[in-house]
Amino acid sequence: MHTDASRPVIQAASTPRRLGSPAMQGPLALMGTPFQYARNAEIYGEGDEAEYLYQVVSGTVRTYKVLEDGRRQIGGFYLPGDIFGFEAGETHSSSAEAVNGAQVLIVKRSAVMLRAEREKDLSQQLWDATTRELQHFRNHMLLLIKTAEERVAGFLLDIARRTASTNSIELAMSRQDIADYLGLTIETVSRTFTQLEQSGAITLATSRRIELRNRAALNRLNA
Amino acid sequence: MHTDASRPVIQAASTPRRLGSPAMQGPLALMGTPFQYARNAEIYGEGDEAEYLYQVVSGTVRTYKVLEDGRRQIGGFYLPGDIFGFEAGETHSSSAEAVNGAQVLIVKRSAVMLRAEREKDLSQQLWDATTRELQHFRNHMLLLIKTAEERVAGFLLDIARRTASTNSIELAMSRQDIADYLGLTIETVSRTFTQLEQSGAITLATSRRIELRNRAALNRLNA
DNA sequence: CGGACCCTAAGGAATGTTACGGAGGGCTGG
DNA sequence: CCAGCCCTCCGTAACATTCCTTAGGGTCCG
Repeated sequence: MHTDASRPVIQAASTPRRLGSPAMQGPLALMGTPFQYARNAEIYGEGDEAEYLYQVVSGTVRTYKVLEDGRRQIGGFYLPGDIFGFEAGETHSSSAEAVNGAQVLIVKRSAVMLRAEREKDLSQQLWDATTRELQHFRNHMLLLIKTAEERVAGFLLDIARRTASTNSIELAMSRQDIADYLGLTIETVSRTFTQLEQSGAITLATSRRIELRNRAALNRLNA
Repeated sequence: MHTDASRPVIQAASTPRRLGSPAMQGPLALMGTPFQYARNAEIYGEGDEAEYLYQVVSGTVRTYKVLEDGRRQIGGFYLPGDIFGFEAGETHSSSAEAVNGAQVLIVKRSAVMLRAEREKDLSQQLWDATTRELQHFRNHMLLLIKTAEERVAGFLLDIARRTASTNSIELAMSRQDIADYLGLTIETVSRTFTQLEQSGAITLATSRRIELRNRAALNRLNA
């Protein structure tokens, strides 16, 4: 049950680097300032003031909450184009980190909101992003009551869909990240990957590169 | 793992009854039409067109998703004042039912959105409601990785907080509902209740009425 | 009296825990 | 440049535990 607290400690990564030109599309494209975050660098922490909104330009970002004893639940992985950082109050209710090196567009929440009052389109896009996030959480919660095999299958299909890849997936995140996203341990994730490979559903080219061999079987598990 | 499909079938409840005066406060107060739903009556189903927004006036509402084999995950319980029915696309990604008899304010989504364009305050309230919902889901997901005891403690504290009650809780929902909300079985929920009672944390006046005897202990479990 | 709801107990299955070994990449000193 | 080392990440196996499954009986209320 416990994903225990002896998880390898992540040392402070280098400070984010401000970049030149905001070459990204999407609602925040023309407003934001691009920043570069190193692998495992914190973008914001739980309890920090929620002053900005964020959009991934390149790389992957994870948001998560932790319990006192170190158990961690990853809320989501954000890929290029995704917006994150929406909050109810004035502070962040979860933390965000770069999974690997990631470029992120940052823009003041107040500026976005102000502008959204006049630009109906921007307002609409923000609303859509927020409700999509809601939908993601609803699905994610459903995932958490499934069996280990179903969760892993669902995870792989979700990543495949979002990267619009063919049948080949490059995982940006570690087994520990996947485990904490799916509410499993790394051992169970490992076991399940090999299980899926033995049943012919996937092939593990390397530990991070996965080929979907039998989407029908995966979809069946995803139910 | 399987909360199996032999769950007692809920027979079609009586059709919702349209009521007289909209005597409710909140963002939707002046716009909505109040409807009365019988116990277990469906308010909307997964896949239905998402044409309306809803606000609970009295009673309790549950939203949920189901898997083919009958496993069900309850996303949330909505109490008087709470708004539900936010969706990303044009259809509902979950279902909603009245737990017991419930009075619900219903208002056309398009009407709300149109009006929100002009009324900054309404727009703000909708945004707050949505992001609060996001926050709820983040916490709920964290709950789903905890032990049975921790989940039940967290559930009780959440209900207690939201009903602003003293230390006495009246549960509107059945053990099956609680189990499906917490990702447990009814047996485990039962066992955990008795466990908490034996440890002196709570008292079960009746099976639906619970007294919190030791909030500190519950908070410790909630971590 | 029947049905819905709840509780308890015993056994089993899925998952977590603990332990260990190996592969790969980066760093350091030669 | 290379050897050696360390550190992180990943996989496997045996064991432990939690929670689920199955079964049965009790209570409340219409």
